[in-house]
Amino acid sequence: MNPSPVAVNAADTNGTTMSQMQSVERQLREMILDLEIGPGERLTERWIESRFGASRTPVRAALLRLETEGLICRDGRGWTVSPINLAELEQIAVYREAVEVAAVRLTCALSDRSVIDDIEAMLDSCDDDTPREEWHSVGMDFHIELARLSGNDFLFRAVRDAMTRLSRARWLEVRDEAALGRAWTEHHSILAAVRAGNADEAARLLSAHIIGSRDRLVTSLHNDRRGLRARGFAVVAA
Amino acid sequence: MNPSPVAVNAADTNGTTMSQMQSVERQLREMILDLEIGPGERLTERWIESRFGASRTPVRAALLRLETEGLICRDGRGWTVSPINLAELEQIAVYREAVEVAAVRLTCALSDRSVIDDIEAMLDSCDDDTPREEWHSVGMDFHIELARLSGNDFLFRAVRDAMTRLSRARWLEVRDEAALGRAWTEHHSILAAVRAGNADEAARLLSAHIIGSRDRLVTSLHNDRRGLRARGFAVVAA
DNA sequence: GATACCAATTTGGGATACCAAGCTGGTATT
DNA sequence: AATACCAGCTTGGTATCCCAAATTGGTATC
Repeated sequence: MNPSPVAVNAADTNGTTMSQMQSVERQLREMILDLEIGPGERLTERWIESRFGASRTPVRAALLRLETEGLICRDGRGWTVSPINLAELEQIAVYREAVEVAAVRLTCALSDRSVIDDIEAMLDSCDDDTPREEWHSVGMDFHIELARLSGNDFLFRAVRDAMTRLSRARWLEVRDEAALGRAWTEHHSILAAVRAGNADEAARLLSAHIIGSRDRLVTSLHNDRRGLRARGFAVVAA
Repeated sequence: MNPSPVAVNAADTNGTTMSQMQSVERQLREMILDLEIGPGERLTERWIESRFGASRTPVRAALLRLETEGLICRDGRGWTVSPINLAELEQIAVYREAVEVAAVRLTCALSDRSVIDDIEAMLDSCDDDTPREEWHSVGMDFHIELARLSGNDFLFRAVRDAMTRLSRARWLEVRDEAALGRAWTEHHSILAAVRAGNADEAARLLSAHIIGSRDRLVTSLHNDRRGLRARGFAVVAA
């Protein structure tokens, strides 16, 4: 499969070298998150092998990693891209609420609030000309970066992993332009409260934002689950 | 290494069969949690291979899993049993507080409280004759089972994983008999509040318990870190 | 005695060969 | 026509082999 005796180091878009293991993991994750491989589709190790030109060792490492991220799951003897699970989405929102609120309270207690400017700039980089995919990704990063400011690695990773699990479902919802704008406004409100050091207000707004987003997301996916299934996406009811 | 053409299924203490992958993972995790391999010790894949009579494929799968659990970490090109990290212990406590309080609030809202009896029975199975290791393990399981009752899988797994990360440090503290009894009392108080459906009280008690435990643990390990290092355990300062 | 350098060994990353279990398609029997 | 059954193929699990890089230990040089 790799006739050259010289090890081939895969390269990402920035040109930095990485091991095959990391390369396969990253590429496969991207395909799953971008819905190039639909929820519910079967995966075989051999297919991934030939698709990415790697042997089974890095492929299996990538599969094990992605399994712990919840993006794929064992299906008897094989592998399946995790279905969109409405019950899971509801539970994740509760989990997010717990960890994000804890994180934002820590962040409000910080003395140095200049770092908040970076997040605000990120939000403001979106305007009417910005493609929706960008709005989507910035909306995710807002939550992740806000959690990072807490300084607590466990809260940060919890938020990041939760957003990873949510991102496919949110991607399906990108059609709703009004929801994107609404989230943008709420993000700004939350940030204002954080900047003011008002932890209770920030917590209240963030909590309402997360639960509100969940309700809209679950309703939207519930109503559209026929259409999603027609596109070949496995959707598990709540 | 395995001369028989018949696949050898490893068996746990209950006699249930499992793959080599699961077997190696379980046995290695147990050795690490029981401090049979000390924090900071180097691990080589070849050593694990010969130690458990498995080949490298299941060994590498186990290592990847244990890495995501935080029990081992990459050390340049090799593997190391994660050191006891005081800063990490402090952060985990904050994380635990967030998720456990959220979980116990959900549990308080449950209509069926009979399941609480099972947890109470677990606590009461410890008496003066019970070995300290058992107290230690019951104390961990209390938090895990309480989180399970919430019905939220993400909160549950978060608590379980946090307790796994904490368990080696808590094990070092088992010497302190007073702390074990104190925890037992506090666990009972929390359970009483849950049984009464008093979410605010349960949350308050649980929060105080977690933070109090953290402070005692960190103080204890900080004072004893010389002794721990003398025993060959890597301890990273806060 | 300290240091720079080189060879041998070790080690993790990757590739491949093999196996058993399970699935698939077809066939034979009723 | 329906069903039981079997051969062959697919696939994940495991073992083993190879390689490049890094570590190590010793040696020669200053």
